Order: sequence, then C-alpha cells, then structure tokens
Amino acid sequence: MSVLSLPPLDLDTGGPPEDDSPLRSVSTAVAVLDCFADEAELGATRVAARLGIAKSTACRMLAALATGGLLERTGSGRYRLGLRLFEYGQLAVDRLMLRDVALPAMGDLRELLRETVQLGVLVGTDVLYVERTEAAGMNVRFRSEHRRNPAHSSSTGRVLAAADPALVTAILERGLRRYTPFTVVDPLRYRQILAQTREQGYATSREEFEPGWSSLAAPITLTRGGRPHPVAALSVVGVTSRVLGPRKPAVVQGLRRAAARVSADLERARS
Amino acid sequence: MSVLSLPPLDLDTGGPPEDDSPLRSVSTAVAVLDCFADEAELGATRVAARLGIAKSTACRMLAALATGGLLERTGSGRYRLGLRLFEYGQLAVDRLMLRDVALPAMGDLRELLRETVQLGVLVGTDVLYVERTEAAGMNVRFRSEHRRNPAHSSSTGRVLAAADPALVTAILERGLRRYTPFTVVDPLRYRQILAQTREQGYATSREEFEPGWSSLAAPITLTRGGRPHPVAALSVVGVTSRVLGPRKPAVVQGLRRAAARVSADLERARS
DNA sequence: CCCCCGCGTTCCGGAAAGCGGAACGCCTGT
DNA sequence: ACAGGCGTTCCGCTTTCCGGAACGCGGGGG
Repeated sequence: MSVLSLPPLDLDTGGPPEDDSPLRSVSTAVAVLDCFADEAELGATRVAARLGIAKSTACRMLAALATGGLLERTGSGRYRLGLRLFEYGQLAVDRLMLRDVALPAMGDLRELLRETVQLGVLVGTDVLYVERTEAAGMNVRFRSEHRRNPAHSSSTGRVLAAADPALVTAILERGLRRYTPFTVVDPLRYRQILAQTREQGYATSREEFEPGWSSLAAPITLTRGGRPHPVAALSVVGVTSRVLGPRKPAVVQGLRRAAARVSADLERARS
Repeated sequence: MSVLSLPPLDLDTGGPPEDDSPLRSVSTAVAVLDCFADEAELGATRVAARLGIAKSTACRMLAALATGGLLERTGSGRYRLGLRLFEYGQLAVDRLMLRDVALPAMGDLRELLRETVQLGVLVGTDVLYVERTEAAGMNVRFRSEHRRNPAHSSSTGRVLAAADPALVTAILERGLRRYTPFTVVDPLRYRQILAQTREQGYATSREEFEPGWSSLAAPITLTRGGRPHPVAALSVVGVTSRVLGPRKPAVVQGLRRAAARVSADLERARS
C-alpha cells in the first residue's frame, strides 16, 4: 500500500565523501550521521564503504559521535542514532514556539472533523510534519516514512509555496516528481494551482501523494513587516470521499478557523 | 512552582573546549551543538567565548553544522538548532520499537486512571521520557524542562536501577542531589528503596523531585539470555493524594498490567 | 547625520591533527 | 578447529585546521 511513498531520500547521501565546505571532518561526521537515516544499525565497515572513506576513519568518526552522544553503541559493536538527538530535536521544535501553541487547536479540530490533523513546516523543498493528532480512536503515532513530504504534492507545501516565489523556483528546479496518476507534474498547471491557492486562502491535494488519501491545508501566518507571512500550515488528511466530498465546506471552514486561531495565539506568544 | 526543577544540566558543557578523544574538530562540533541546549540563538562570538576557542573557529563550526542541517541560520546571522535534528531524534526513538508498541497501553492506562502516563528510558544516569500522554482533557505536550530527570529521584530511574548494579554505582558516584525536602539523599536508604523495589516489582517517588507531585513506575522488560531485563519503564505521575492515597492499589495494578502488556507486545515486535 | 562599536565573516601561515594502509584480537558461522 | 569478517589500533605523511588580524556591515548613540 504505502510502497509507492518512498521517502524523498536526502540530498547527496551515499555518493562521494562530500566536499564543498571547510571543516572536512565535521562534514564527514554529518555524512556519517546521514548514513543512519536509511539503516538502523551500522558498523565501521558499512559506513566506510558507503562514504568511500577508510575504515579507520569511519571507526574514529563513529567513536567521536558516540562519545558526543549523537550515536550509541549496540551490543555487537555497531552503532545506532543516540537519544541525545531526540532531546535536540525536541528542543529545535519547542523553540519554534509552534507546536505548543498549535496543539489545542489541533485537538479541537480533530474532534470536530474526526480526521487526522497535521502541523507542517518547510525544510528545504520538503514539508516536515512536527506534530500530528490521529483521527481514529487510538494513537498510532506517525511513522518515519510519513514524516516528510515533497512540497509540490502536498497541500501544506502548496499553501507555503503560494506566498514564496523563491520557494516555487526551488521546487520547480527540483522537478515535480510523480507519485500517483493524479500528481500534478506540469509546471504551468502547478502555478495555476498556486494562484488558486492564493485566492482561496487554502490548498488541496487530491490523491497526489498516496492513492485514496487527500488533504487540505491552511496557512499559519505571522505578521512580519506589516504583512502576514506564512510560517507553517495546518492540514487535514483523510480518505478522499471524507475530506473532499460533501463535507469539504465544513472541513475548509474548520481548518481556516483553526489556522486563524493558531496564528493569533502565535502572534501573542511571540511578544 | 517549577523553579526548583532545574534541568540537571549536561555533563561537561561550558568548560574547556573538550579534549579526551580523537577527532578534535568533531568533538568541538558536538560541544558547539551542546551550547544550544541552554540558549535558543547563538552567534559566533558567544560560542567562541563559551568554549574558549577562536572566533574564527566557532564561525567555521557553525557554518559547517548549518550546511549539514544540524543548525539553521536565523535572520540576524545567528544560529539555532535545525529541524533535521528533529528528524534524527524521531528516528532514534522509532528504532527502539518502543514508543509505537507502548502507546496503546499508555492511552488505555491514562483513560483508566485519568492521570499522566510516561514512557521513560535511561540515558547515562538520567531518565529521558520519550512519550507522555497527559491526564487533563487537553494536550499540553511536555516541555523541555520536564523531559529529563535525574535517575535517583524518579520512580522510573529506581525501577531501572533496581536491576542494574552498575547503574546504581554510577548514580551514587554522581551523588544524590536534593531537589525537595523529601528527596532521598542517603545512599543506604537509597539502596533499601531499590531492594524494596525489586521485591515489589514497582517503584514510587513521593514528592522527591517536585513538591506536591509523586509517581509510580513499573518496568518494561525484554527477555535477554533467559532472564527478563528491564529496558524502559512506564510511570504514572500525579498529585500525591491522587496516586499514593487510597487509589494507590488501583494505580499499581493498572500500571503493572500495562507494563506487562507492553513487555509482551515488545517481545513479539522484536521477532 | 555621522561615527564608532560590535557582530559575523574571511584570509593567511605555521603546525598539529587526521587520513589511509596494514596489522591485531575477537566473535561468528561452518 | 578453522577461517572469514568485523571493529579497533598503530604509525608516518600530508593535509587540513587553528588562531590572530583584517574586512564589511548594521545599529545605536552622539
């Protein structure tokens, strides 16, 4: 089912050892970390092979990262991502002062619509979801393969791109990859959709990333320099007939109200 | 109220530039990251001052970490923790195959007791909570200052230390710091409590970390080498009278059942 | 309005640090 | 028992990185 939705794969991992920057050791250390995005456990030999560096170098990198707490040793001498990364990651999100502000509105919206509600921000040309409240009764916290989306095929990405011409350029340069038969891959059509998004104040994505699933998104804005500027987006995702069918007006209304509420609360929180 | 509960502060940050390891640049890069545990935004000058390194060095470190995505540039030329850290952190927790397995049981337990339920693991001599379901109706996701606890004063830490003599040694070496008038700081009494924890199969902490709040914890075990070995713990935290008063037997029973269920599910998941 | 201070960044030479190749134990699977 | 693979260590050469000083800029005070 979700075999189609392979994660977009990080840029330039697995290729040559990396180059374009000072501090070569730090760059390779980051590249080593990146190796663990794909595999849960790695040893020095695997890492050395993937990055094209000497085994001894890989071993030192792993050891250094482990003493720093970014990696942990598993019993068998291999390594995995360390829990200190979890702490740092939580701090990174906390400091956006976004999740805490948005959670109440997200909970209410989920209750109102009985659908999954997501809070997404932009990272590069991808959308990263920093919080999600699941629709169904039970908590199935979102798994890694659904934590990041290409911006062009998600409603969240569109609502953010609609107000950012530079981002649109970057997205088009990267190319509109097709994920389903419905994915919009024509640049002209994509720009039309963005224009429509600007007019409406919300965006939709009809089964453009995963068959059967659609989403709507509304921007969370922050007033910068007099004009409201989107910094994140709230989105509702669900089975197409449930979110884009007869209930669509209700979904849109609830979504826009929730996004407006979060925007106001965020404005207040950033005193 | 929570002024007492200062986070335990990471080891060896803010001192000399770090030393005991090969790969000096990587070590200092990690030290640079650590600087951001305390402050949300930092520039080259501040970092250089904190670590006792040259300003130029700090600048290169920041730039390298930023190109790696571990840091992000804020508008004014300063830096903050990057969202890639959030991704790595989520991956690190996902790969424990713990949170997903535990969430259903945690939700049920919260419904049953109407109290906050936590899932904690050990990192060094601290307890790190990787998931928490809040008691009250609404989601106030746990803030950074309550995401990490010293192991000696928390029920979770005791349930984990009860089965790990080496950990007890480490905890005692570090010292039993006092947080409230009720914190157990006598090593002998601490060992007695651990013995009692071993007998009972669960641990308690009566206002030993924050006045008014107490907790109970039960171990999540994994059979390794024939014997069950605790790898995490479920805990219930609430106002003392509500969790250690007349309801205590019910809390203990629910907690133990939930922990047993998670242990069984975890055993099954690690096929 | 201009100046000055402080910041982040860049440049450069000396020198220490890290890279790679090969050798060493250890565990596993046969 | 043996052999293959792993993570780790050692060592010399060379590369890369550190620190100090200079640069450009932006903001706040005179």
